[in-house]
Amino acid sequence: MPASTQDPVLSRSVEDYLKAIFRLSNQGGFATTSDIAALLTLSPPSVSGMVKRLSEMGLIEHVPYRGVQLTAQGRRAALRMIRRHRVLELYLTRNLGYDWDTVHNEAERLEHAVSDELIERMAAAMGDPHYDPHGDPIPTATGDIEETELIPLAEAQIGDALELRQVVTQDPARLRYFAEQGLVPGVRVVVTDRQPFNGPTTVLLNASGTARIVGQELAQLLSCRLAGREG
Amino acid sequence: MPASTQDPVLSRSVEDYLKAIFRLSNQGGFATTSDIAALLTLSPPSVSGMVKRLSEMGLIEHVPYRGVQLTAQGRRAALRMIRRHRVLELYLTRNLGYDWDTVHNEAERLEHAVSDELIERMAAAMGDPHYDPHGDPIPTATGDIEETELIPLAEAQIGDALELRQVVTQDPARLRYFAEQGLVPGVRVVVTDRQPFNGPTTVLLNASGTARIVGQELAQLLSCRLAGREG
DNA sequence: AGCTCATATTAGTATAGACTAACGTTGTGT
DNA sequence: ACACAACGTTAGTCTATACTAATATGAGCT
Repeated sequence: MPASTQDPVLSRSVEDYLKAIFRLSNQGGFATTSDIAALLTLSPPSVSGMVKRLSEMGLIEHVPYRGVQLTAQGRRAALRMIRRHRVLELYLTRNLGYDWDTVHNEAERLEHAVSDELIERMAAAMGDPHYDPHGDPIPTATGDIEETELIPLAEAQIGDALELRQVVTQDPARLRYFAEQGLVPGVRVVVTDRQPFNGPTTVLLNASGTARIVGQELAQLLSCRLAGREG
Repeated sequence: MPASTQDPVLSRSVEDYLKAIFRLSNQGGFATTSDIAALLTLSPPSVSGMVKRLSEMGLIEHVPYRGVQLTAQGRRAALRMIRRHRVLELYLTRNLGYDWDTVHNEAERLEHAVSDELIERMAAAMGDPHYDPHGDPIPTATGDIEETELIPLAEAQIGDALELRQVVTQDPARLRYFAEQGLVPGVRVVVTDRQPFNGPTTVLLNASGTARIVGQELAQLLSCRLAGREG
């Protein structure tokens, strides 16, 4: 890759905006000003200002009063940050004794400071892993990311055989609770019961054969791959 | 330690200024505006401006037209940065395959982003080491730093038995050369010759018994502990 | 269709930290 | 003792990024 193709160095703020926009417009839609503001805890006018700059830099497309979407260049930059974040989370967890509920903040700061070289060294030292501690896929160095069809446990049906893939929260208390319950990425379960009116879901852990009752709120946070459906 | 005693969070720039001032006023003197400017590659007026802010923050004492010195608080902050830098250099060298000539820049960026917790985890993982890859002493978490009487190889006398302790440069080319020559911290040598008029110094490596001829410029960069003097 | 409210944008301001140009200070050499 | 070079500081400006207050837009309800 010639040096002239190199993306410019971006500021911390810009990197954070791009990550936020990626998350918010993931399903192909627009990220709105107020959603970005809420995610980054900034005022909407601050976001409007930055949106203007990002769009002048060619990192996003802005449709006034509608929202923004990443350009190819913006998406590349966002995926680079996500790779950094997830590689860091995994490295800190595996090699420096961090728990999956405390590692997020550390990675959040480091992702802006590490060099690409360090990230690649860390990834190589771990055998180029594909998932972070929360089960989120790690984008490749070339900017590709795995997209899997996942369903929240809360929407699975009784009889479904599932592999738990992602835990979609950064809240330390919830993460600790999931860990205690053995509800971590990679675990296989079968849905044995669901109470009506957004009631709890009961699953059987394949490994131990023990049952877990998961309330509606938490069951929304557990993204699963459907491995088999009864009937 | 009560939370009220906690030092405030400092900006990247402030941290860099404090490190620079520490280095320049190490022997108890003043750091001058232009020395700071040269070290950080900034203009002297920028330094004057920051000096004002740092002194209002209580981090330095400023004597106009003389220079600045760190206060106890400023010194604490500077030593914290130096600890971070050196722990990072050693960790990256030992655990992620960095060479001692490339590790400086990476540590320079990371030192502003890592948490105290991460530094202590890294230090613990390495068995709380006392020296970085260049032989520089690592300050303790409580802000103490070892001060040893060292002499440059260029000032040693013929017959002196020396332990090479520090390599005082960050220049990758020089560092690589020293490594090739086996002139790294911990090595023991005896001075066997010195040519006049700032000529080269010849040393015998104790381990291998081989000789090395070191020019005046490089001999200035090798700080040694005097282990024995002949006669 | 029109009104209203949520949301977005513009206008104007603040702060940190950098710069250049202009002005002070100091110490050294004659 | 004084002049001047070298160094330090002040004055004024710029950029990135945030803010609040004021204004514009558009979508849904009647």
